[in-house]
Amino acid sequence: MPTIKDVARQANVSIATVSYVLNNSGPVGEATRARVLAVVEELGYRPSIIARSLKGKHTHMLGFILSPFTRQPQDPFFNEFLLALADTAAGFDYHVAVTATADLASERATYEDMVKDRRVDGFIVADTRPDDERLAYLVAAGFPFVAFGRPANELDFPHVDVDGYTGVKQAVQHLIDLGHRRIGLIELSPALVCRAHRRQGYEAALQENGLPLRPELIAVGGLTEEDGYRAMEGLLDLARPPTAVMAGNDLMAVGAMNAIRDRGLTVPDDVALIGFDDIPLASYVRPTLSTLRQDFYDVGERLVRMLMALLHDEEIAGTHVILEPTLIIRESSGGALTRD
Amino acid sequence: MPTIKDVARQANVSIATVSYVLNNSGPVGEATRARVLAVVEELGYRPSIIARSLKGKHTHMLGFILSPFTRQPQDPFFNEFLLALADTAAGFDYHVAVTATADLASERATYEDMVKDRRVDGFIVADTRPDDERLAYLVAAGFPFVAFGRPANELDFPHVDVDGYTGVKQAVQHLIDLGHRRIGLIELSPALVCRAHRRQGYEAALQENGLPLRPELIAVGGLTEEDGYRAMEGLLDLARPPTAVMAGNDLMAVGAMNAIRDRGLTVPDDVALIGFDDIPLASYVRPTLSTLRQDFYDVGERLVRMLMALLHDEEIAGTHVILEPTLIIRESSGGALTRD
DNA sequence: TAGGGCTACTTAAACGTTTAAGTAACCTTC
DNA sequence: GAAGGTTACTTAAACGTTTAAGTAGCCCTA
Repeated sequence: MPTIKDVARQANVSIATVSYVLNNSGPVGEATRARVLAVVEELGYRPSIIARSLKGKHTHMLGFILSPFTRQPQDPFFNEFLLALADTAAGFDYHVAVTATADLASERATYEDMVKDRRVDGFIVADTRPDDERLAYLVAAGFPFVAFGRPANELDFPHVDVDGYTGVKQAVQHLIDLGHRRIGLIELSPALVCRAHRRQGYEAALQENGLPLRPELIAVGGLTEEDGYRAMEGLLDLARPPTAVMAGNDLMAVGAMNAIRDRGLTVPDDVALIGFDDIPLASYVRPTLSTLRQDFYDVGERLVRMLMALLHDEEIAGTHVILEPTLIIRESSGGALTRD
Repeated sequence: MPTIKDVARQANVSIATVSYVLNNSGPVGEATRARVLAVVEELGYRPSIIARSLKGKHTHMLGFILSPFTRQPQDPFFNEFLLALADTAAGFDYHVAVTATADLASERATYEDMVKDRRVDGFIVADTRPDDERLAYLVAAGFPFVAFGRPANELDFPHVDVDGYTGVKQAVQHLIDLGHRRIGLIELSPALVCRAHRRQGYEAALQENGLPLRPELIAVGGLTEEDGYRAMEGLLDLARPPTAVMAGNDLMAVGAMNAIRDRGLTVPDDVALIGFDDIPLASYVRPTLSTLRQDFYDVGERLVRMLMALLHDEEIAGTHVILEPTLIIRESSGGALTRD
């Protein structure tokens, strides 16, 4: 591998001149510039990013740490999102370093390691949580990062989030418009900030339509298909089960769908169902799943652009971006009429 | 951020001594060692991996490049595999740099960039292909890498693969044992080396049971649910459609399942179905999908260990590892009896 | 024609490590 | 009691860049 010295020698200039040519950072005569460029081409010279990093204090790496939540292998969120990160970062000549953490306890330490080792220039953090140690640490350390999800407390940082409140409200309104009066909710894990917004959307829709809030119709869920299955079983065990259910995400909606079917009931005739995310599975499953689409790719792309602006001290056009999900009506919500 | 100089000054030794203490690479007295360690602790000093890389010529980074195949966002392979890479690498104090390539044409260039920029110490390459340009380049460049998938030609490199031949043969045998005589095959994309092995397994099972190979029962598939849907429609259009179908992967099997259902037929009564991969979806779908389980996590872990050995010039225990998939019998293959 | 202000360079220090080579002190050993 | 060996260090070069500071030549201006 040729170094800048090889280029300098062959072009009969100093290494400084080569550097100036390559970075357009100093006055260089036309003839010299051409000669240097020719030698660079001839030798196939590439500056070492490592040496460059040592001087420049940046690594051209972005960090993404898989949390025990994000690491749910069956959660396809991660697929599209990571793809967006890698794609967008590549456009800025950045790369994404992915790390995994085994458990919640070691998570904060992993961030600290990456920061102290200066392995990355900034982080993308997914799934903000109430009392989020990672976020608290990064803010305290003054380390650049952007997040998918809003802060839960007084912390402030650039983020992109999807509006779960409006989304769920709209979906529940749709169910009400179809005639449903007993509408259940399978909640997301309480460890996620977005759970609260979705819950509020559910409550708002009921209230605006003068429907009572029945606590027994709200099931603690989680994240996975199994969580949804279990939660739905609980709802079906009620003396008067709901005729429609809003699930915290698609995976749980599919779990709920299986629970309903395994009881000999059908979707949407006995219970209508709406999910959240629009993962590919939503359209593979039969009946196809009505859901709220979150564009994970879009979120990832925006986050990287935001982080790039942050790192290069550029003006950021909006550091608190809220995207609207879109309601996708498929078969599982049905066209049922007045009930209750 | 304190540097080695700060530690040296505070401990009243030279920077070399500090380095020797930290790397256990030189003779240091007990008292001095203790004093240095104390200062390191006190200052919270961490060696800069960048400076270390500049000297040592390695980055402690492993590269994983998403190809246009791997980047199919609906392909959940990538989830678990990447998780395994990140997890295992972390255990060796390595990180995984993920990059995306937009199209096949720029793919080789992306590898070349990473190599020439010395961004990573080695690669993990997924989904080997016939006439694989990436592999040809890496072999020619003498750059360390391991692959998920076997070579298609005379190239030789360390790899882990799942035995598609034995797997498919076993699955087709299972269908034959259930009484099926007209068994279809929906093939994987021809751009994948593993397609050929699976095809051979299919043919071997038929031959061993004295069944004729009917070319019309072999459908060109692809990778996605849509590919499977279309291929199955073609098979159902035949004058005498198959009573059972082996699909190249689970995603296509689900597509086939939907095509069957959309014709008013049922799985497994009209057509029995077996997939390949055992993605989470396989057990969410109804009827649940019989399939061949590939343990992507295991593959990823083995690959990283192999690559670590390669990078550290250690003895590698087997560079050509073939793992057996396990046949998972669920509902979609049914218990049908003699047919045809 | 001396001085100032360009332009087009070069020199050398710096970034934070590792490590080969050097050195001083002490301990053996014959 | 001098040669040789060990131990515990230090010095300084090197890795491949960037960049502040220096310099030499030239043109312009008064």
